[in-house]
Amino acid sequence: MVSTSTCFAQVAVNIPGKDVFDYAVPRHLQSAAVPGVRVWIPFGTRRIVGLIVGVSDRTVVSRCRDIEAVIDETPLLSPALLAMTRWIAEYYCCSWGEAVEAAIPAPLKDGRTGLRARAGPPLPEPGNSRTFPRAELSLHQDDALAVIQPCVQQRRHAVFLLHGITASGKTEVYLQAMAAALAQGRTALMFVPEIALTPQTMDQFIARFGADAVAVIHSRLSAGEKFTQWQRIRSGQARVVIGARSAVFSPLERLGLIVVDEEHENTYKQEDVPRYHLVPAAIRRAEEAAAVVILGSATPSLESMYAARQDKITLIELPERVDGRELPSVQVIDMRQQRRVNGRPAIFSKPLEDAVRQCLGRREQSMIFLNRRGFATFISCRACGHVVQCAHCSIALVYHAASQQLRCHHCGFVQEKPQACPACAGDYLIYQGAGTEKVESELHRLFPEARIRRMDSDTVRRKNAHADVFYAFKNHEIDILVGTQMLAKGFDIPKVTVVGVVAADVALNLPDFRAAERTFGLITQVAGRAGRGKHPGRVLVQTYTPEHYAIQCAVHHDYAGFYAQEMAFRRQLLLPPYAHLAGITVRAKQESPAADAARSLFARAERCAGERARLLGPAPLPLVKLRGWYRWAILIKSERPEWLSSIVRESLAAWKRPSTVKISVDVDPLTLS
DNA sequence: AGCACGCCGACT
DNA sequence: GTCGGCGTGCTC
Repeated sequence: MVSTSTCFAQVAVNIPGKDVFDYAVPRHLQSAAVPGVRVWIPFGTRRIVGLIVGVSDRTVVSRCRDIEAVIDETPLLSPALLAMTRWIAEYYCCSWGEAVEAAIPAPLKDGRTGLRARAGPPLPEPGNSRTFPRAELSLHQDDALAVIQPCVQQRRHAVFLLHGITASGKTEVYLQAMAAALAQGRTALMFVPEIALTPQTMDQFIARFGADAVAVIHSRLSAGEKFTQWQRIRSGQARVVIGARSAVFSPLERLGLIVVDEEHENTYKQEDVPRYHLVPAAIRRAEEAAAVVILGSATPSLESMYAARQDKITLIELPERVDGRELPSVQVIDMRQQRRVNGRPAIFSKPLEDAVRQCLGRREQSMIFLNRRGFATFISCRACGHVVQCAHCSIALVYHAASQQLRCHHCGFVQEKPQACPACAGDYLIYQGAGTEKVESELHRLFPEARIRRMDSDTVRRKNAHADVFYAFKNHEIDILVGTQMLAKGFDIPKVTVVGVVAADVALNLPDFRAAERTFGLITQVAGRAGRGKHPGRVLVQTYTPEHYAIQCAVHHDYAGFYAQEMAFRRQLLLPPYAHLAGITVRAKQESPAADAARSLFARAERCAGERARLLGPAPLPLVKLRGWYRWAILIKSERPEWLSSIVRESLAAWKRPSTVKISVDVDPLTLS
């Protein structure tokens, strides 16, 4: 077809590899075809939806096809959000289209042209500002706001790291900083690691700003709910957005403040493409809008604290709990010294059992943590030692007593409980390694009169299950709550005076350079659940490695000590935050093609890197087989993060990928597995 | 990522 | 003979 148009559009398409494709814009679409709108385009033999990211009067492509139709009346993505998706694509090594895909509101995906948004009423001008009530402030909270609020008021971009111990009143600082932004006629964005897990956060924000002003964005909303929230934001009605990671793309105008609560949390890194981290993305968005960023945590990530020590961001400390409450006393229990039952260590040490019993006697509540679901974490044969493994992954299956099934926690594979050893047909199978189900049954045995509930991802599948358990616990309809780390987030319950950590070293023994950081954070977070009311809290941490600095520093509430020791370790191995990493994973259905491809790509990448980076590997990942794929990894380390993506791109461009092999890239990975 | 094209085994 | 398995390569 001969095009009569003189105008071309660059269209981002959700395919890996290539960034944008040029299309001719027919004359009748020229006024509608602006950056940020979706379009129907012919693509090969298909007809797909793309997003216009730029327009031009020229192209280098010899035979452009025509855009067929423009879907949106107004751009879905503002120029600022488009720029952010481009930055994500470049930094995190994906195509622009893949980054755009993440930014388009889910209910508008796939060209559902029936859904259209109209521009809403304008935001109130600064003069119309409301004032909000101000839960009086501690001296430290006052100091924090004295630094933050002027920046908000003067619309001056700044990034603050709010390092506040648990129950130090970080949320009140967020609320008042937000009130200052709203008073300027500006809007605010608040991130929580998993909003569905924090019913309290919503309550607090709605109580302060009113239900009309607050919108929520998270993955458990239905498509209709998401669309309603998105429209409320876009129309300007909702001026405070509370959301999970993806809310970084929400269409707020006049952004004045971004808060990232629990900034150290892993959930802020997206696991699949585009593999972006919220914190750098949020900072980028704030820079562009001249907004203020508050990164809040009781256990800041080493990256953020290092940035603060380098004076790249401003550190603010809240070193005391509000109302003069004490931090809970933490006791380490060396499980090597504890009683054994039938030759195996007991799940509960005597001190933990006693503490829970006394707590019940005082009509107070306790929380018991174990970061492993299921009943038994592996099953082995007493005769031959065989461990029952997943058919698709190189890992042991976990026995779940409720369903009487063996399950793989990585791929979801399920099989019935075997009657005999699959290897030698021996009929004596030993169920080993306790999970939350086992802990729950042990609690029932020890405290038959107590009201006990378990909360982990197995029991909170149902939509409101998490909130139901939360409020039941808050109303003291439950005496002992046992569960995984999901209990560590957002539980602020005054009657909780005893917290037990069943096995503190579970996370510590993972083959991962962040294992110590995670363990320190988890113990600190979990311990912070105790003693938030009038009565002092008591925390008992069971471990086989009581001398480890991650545990010792957590027990002594010593963030600075942990930071110093962990940073020494990172410096020695040139690991983040001293260097940036990019991981390339090579996977194949058979192991040798994966290994061979990893070796040849490694050689290529080494030549590309030159002096710019150091390479590690190639090596099989600790869980070498996952979901039926064998996985080998290459790690690139560089002090200059911008070099990583160029090295990766150059290496992949200059390398012939065998067809049976798949490649994925993770820049600034949180784990190496 | 789709989707079509293309070249080798078990069926009407 | 051909239906269909998944390897290979392209999409402005």
